[in-house]
Amino acid sequence: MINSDKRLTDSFYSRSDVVLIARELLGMKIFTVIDNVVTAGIITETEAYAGMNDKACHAHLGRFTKRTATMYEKGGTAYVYLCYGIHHLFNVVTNVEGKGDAVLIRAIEPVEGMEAMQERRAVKSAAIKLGSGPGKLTQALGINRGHNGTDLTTSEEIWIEATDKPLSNSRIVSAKRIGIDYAEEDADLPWRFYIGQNKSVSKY
DNA sequence: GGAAGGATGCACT
DNA sequence: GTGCATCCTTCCA
Repeated sequence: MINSDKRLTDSFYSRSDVVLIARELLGMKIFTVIDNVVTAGIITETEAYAGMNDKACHAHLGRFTKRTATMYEKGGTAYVYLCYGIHHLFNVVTNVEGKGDAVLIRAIEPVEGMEAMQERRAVKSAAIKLGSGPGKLTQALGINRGHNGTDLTTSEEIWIEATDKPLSNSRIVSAKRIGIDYAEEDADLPWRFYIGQNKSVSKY
């Protein structure tokens, strides 16, 4: 296992406050090892989805389908799903089994394996921002639907490490979530968090 | 077997 | 800043 002493464990993911976890994930490093290539990025933007009490959440009102089943796993499980038939979105399940809470990773700042990321992105225009968007970061990191259900506390392919340099609260900005207008009043909850003045956040 | 939807990204003006 | 293509998965009949 790589750098296991810094890897986040059950005691981090299993807490009940998904909003707090979303906030704390900012500044931490997400690692992937895909095809023996190590890539890593600092998490710069997250959103909290609070299970069944949250209209924006796939699991709200206890909706349980094949697609959302992973959200009900225990904290620390990866929930990867396909949006618009094209984009993979990467979530971290939080809380205990059966709750349906999750944190969406919306953006990262690449720190390792830049070449590999660039290759994977292979976008025609000058896409310097490799991870500034939920669909982009999964592609850059090589995450795909096959990683759905991965246990981030034990996997050798994907995991998250605590950061050396904790962020000061003043750099953390909270805002409304994105792209969930259908969620009515819950769309206004300030459950999106990002690192202020960081260029690797999504376009907003 | 068919229809609908979907937590976006990109190209273009 | 704005408009729209997009296409696979999921759900239901």
